[in-house]
Amino acid sequence: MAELDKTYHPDEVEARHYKEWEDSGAFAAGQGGAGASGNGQPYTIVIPPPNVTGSLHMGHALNNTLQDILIRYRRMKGDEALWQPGTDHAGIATQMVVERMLEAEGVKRTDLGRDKFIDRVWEWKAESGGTITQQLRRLGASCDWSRERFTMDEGLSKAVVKVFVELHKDGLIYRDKRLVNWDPKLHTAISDLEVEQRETKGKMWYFKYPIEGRDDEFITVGTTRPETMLGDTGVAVHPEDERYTDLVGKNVVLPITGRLIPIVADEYADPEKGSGAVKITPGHDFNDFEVGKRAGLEVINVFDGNAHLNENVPDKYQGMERFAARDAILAEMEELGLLDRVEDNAMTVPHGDRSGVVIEPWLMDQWFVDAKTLAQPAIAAVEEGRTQFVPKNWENTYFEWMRNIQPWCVSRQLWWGHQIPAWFGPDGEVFVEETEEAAQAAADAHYGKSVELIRDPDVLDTWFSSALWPFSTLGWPDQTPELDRHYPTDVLVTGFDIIFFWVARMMMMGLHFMKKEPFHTVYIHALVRDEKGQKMSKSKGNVIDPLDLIEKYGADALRFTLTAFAAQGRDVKMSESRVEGYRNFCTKIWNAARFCEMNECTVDPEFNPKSVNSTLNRWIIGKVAEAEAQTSAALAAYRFNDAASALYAFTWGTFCDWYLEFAKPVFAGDDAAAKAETRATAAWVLDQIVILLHPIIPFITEELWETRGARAQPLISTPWPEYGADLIDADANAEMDWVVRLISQIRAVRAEMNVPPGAKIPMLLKDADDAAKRALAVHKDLILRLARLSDAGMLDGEVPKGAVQDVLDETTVILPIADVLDLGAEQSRLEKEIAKQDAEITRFEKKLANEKFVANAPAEVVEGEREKLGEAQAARARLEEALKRVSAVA
RNA sequence: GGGCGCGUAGCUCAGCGGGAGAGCACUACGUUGACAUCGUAGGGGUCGCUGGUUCAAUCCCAGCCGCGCCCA
Repeated sequence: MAELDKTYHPDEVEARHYKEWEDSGAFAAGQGGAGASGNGQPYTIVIPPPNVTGSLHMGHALNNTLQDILIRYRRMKGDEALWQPGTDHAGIATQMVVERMLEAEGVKRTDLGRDKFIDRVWEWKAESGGTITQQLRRLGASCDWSRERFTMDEGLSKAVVKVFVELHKDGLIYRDKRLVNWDPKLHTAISDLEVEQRETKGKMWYFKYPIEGRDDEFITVGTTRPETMLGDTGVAVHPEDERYTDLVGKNVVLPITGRLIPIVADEYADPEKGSGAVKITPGHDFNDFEVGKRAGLEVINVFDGNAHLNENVPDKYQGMERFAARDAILAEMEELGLLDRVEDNAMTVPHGDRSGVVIEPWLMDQWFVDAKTLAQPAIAAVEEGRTQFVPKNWENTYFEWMRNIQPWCVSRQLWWGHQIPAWFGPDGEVFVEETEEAAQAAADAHYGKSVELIRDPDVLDTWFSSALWPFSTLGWPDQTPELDRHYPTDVLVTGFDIIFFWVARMMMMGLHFMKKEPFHTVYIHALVRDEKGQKMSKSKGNVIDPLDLIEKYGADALRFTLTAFAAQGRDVKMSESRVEGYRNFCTKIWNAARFCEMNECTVDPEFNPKSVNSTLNRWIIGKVAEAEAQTSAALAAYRFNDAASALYAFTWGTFCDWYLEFAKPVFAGDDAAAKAETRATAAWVLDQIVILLHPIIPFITEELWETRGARAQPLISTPWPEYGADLIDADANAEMDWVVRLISQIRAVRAEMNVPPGAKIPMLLKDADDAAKRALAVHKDLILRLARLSDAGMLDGEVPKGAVQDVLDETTVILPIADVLDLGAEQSRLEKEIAKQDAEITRFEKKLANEKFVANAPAEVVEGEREKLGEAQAARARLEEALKRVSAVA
């Protein structure tokens, strides 16, 4: 046993213990932990897989700390705890990273070709893809790394292909020509969820479109996107808008192009807005597309993949970039005298969440998942409570989105990802099969001869594969023992921003393929913001790096801070001063352990908490049981902050501040039996503190566990204690509570009356009842020391003149310090206390005088008020007597 | 526009029908050998505003004011 340093140094300790845990197999489900016997119930959490390109940010730190607390707790409880880790392949992000690397070498992706490019991505992954999993280790995450998965793994890829083919055969995946969100920078379609609507101050331009056959007559249309006018195929007005009734059915001559396009009636046109007439560009606007469909308008595509104008526009505009085209068209319209006016206009503009460029709605063939059908059982699962959100109000968000769900565009025009298992015949017929051979066979059968097939070059949305995560990571489509044992999983821990991306899609896929919800609970935690409540972002420069905090204060301090902040339904405002505060908490525990070490409080494996004799020791043992009950109740309810504060209050406020102080006079005394029992008890309690805190702060607790005694197993694998309610001793609680209150009161009075801290003064109790007499007798040493008294006893006879007096329950506490007492000050102090009691008495009396209160309130509440009134009156009477005695002298 | 949430001590936040709490900060005192990354004591709050329900409202309901987020 090495002697403990004066302060705790996290850096070396953390690295050492993490390595020991991981190397020993302590994280492995069914092998490590108290559940190693194999008798435990399975308890399973799948990690929300971070991007393989990612690095640990505060959100990850919170998310994974909470998961780790649950897993470590359940592991100690004896469950077969599996925390399934891994990363996702982050299609767009990863492709961008590798393209940037190539760019530095002066190479383009297309120069390399698809296969070589993908090789380079794998090379990159091998070198740099482990960043975040290493960082999770720094945090202390006890994931079963032996089971780490990656969405592009062979097994998971097999699952993806199978899911795609099956959904296609069921008609739940289909190819369709629809408007999609096109990212003109990344050259791929993206899903609705990957589009960010950004508030922008834009303009509304009003164009005058000449009416066919009517000289000098125009209809004025508003537009925020003049560059799309070359693709206009209609003008819409509201059917009940009388201003335009006679124009419906007529044509306008579209300026610049000279195309004739109809004026149609459609409720989409808002008579209140602008001129009430809108231009319709079905090829480049989601709403216009619907209008065009209703009115049978032509769809003209005027952009290419770069959002430059294409061959469908007049020559001089061809090849022009969209915003340059906007300026050019505005200039020409003005020249033509057809620009009516311009207004400022607040609007939301869709941007790609990865590229940051304006998204272009673009008509094209893509693969879609029939999300609406898949959503139905997923909605029912939550409605019927088979999966529950914590906090519950997030269910509304889930329902809202699921009930209005749109077809999910899953194809991406990228190279990095799961290539879609679809092959096209010469006439465009598509064959969707798990292998090329199967597709070829199907095609040959279809055509009656062997034809050449071309595979769809597109890949699937990354979220398509992560939707399968709760079962694909366990081996599906193979029927593995793990799948059998760990699916459905228990809880998904995630942030609300990911409800749509993850939770919803995992619910849909899990229910469809496994016929069971992937988890019974979805715990939604808060977002981590900076101390001003701003969302952390690189552009704002307010990002706090969790690894910096770990370096500076230790992983435990960061974890405890995040846990203490993780109240349900509120965001986490991260502040370094709080981390510092909880680092101090770690130091406090450390020093408590040093104190125990110095006083030979050695761990006794035979110690039985039920067999202790002294009130002091029975009291603290009961307090341990109370702390455990609070902690377990809090964790069962996912009230992480309650668990943290219960343990903080017990460790610092009860064990360190009181019990160890009480132990000092025992250790200094000469009662050998009491000394031995208190030593053993202190060691036992410290052990319990270390055990109970381990899920939240694993490193320092493991270190204290191992350095303080020879152990059967490391703390991570030590069973969580079950104390039994009989350890809580009401009599011991009452007695020690009295001692604590007596000492606190004496300290307060001393401070108020300016008794020098170093001065030892005598104390006498007047009118003490039997319990008080006994408590004073038993705990005299403790009281003398902590209240800094020279002596303590019972008063027979008269109260000495010039004494400070105070009231504790039935008893009057007397401090005879005539020589230093300022009688005037004592008088006014007592008067203040009497006034305080008077206020209380008035309140209780008023309440009890209210007949309706007495009649309607529960009996125990009324009785409680009566008792409180009695106590206040008794205290007041004693204070009054005390005041009289002082006044008689003064 | 629809939805969710928040306004409690200087700051960050718990509590959420029956005597206003914690941490930090602040003030005073303190080298009582675990700890100054500490100890003891203390000051500080019409619990956003206005109504309502109730014997009783910081807590429930309605409206208003301010702030945040999500979705259109």
